[in-house]
Amino acid sequence: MASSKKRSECPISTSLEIWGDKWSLLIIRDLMFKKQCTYGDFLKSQEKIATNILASRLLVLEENNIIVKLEHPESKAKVLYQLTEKGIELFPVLVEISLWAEKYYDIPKERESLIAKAKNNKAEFIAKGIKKMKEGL
Amino acid sequence: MASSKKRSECPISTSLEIWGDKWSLLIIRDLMFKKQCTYGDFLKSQEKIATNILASRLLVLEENNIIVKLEHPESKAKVLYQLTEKGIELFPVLVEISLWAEKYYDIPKERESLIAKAKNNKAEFIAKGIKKMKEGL
DNA sequence: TAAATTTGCTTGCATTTTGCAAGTGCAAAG
DNA sequence: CTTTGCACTTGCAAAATGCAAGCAAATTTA
Repeated sequence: MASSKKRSECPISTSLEIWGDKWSLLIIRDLMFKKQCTYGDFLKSQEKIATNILASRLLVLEENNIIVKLEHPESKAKVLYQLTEKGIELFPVLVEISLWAEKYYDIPKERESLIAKAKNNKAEFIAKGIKKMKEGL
Repeated sequence: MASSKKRSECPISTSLEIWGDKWSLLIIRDLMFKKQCTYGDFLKSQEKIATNILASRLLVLEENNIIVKLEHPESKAKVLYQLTEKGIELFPVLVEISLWAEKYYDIPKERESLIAKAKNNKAEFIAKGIKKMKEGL
């Protein structure tokens, strides 16, 4: 369950060892779009992550200080997951991935305007996005 | 061996289905640093990818037009792998990953000056990097 | 207040992917 | 014409994934 020794000191390798799989960045994506999510919210996402995988990924992200668990204001039965600053700082990575995908694949119409904004002034789009997310901390 | 149906239309999900694993971006990283690599070159990388995994990842990257195989000018026994334009366009993603990692982890000294350049003027660093790589196409 | 439901997981198990070691076939060098 | 190098492939054990069911605590409903 604990992370084993690093493959190398390469920053890309280090990063991939934490969130380099098919699911982690989707969890982070959900948190960027929705700010706060319950366990059930993640399960509702289109990609249909299996519940045990979700639990294991949330644990790894939490262990690596990318997300935190907060108590839900309305109910003790619910849990809120939120990005930390370290998680928020992954925003530029997700933006670049989106822009790459937009060049080579079809993008859902609902996402187009956002991508257009990001393309139009990338630096500002990223700075504003991060700023807004950090206000919620 | 062929890719199954997409989980969703989300550009991030689409991207992760191609190269969202612990190895693919390291292959792409090697090609960005070294422009061209033989099969053996990849195996020599610090992270020690298993040879069967390497073969399977190279195939997926090739099928998705991110890399191409070229014949080696000196020998038919060797193969050269090279990034396509689509692969080169992943450079911004790798830069952002590196910059994120640099904020939260120790970076090898040899990589520091490059990261410093990227931080200093990100847009220019990326543009120049892409331009240079595209000259080799 | 007892029963039913919701929520956040855990467990068991079959399938798939990974990792390691050894092997294979073709090309080139000795 | 035999040995070495290179690009993979194969076999198998171990780990990760995916699916369905289960479960305890909290909350809602009756």
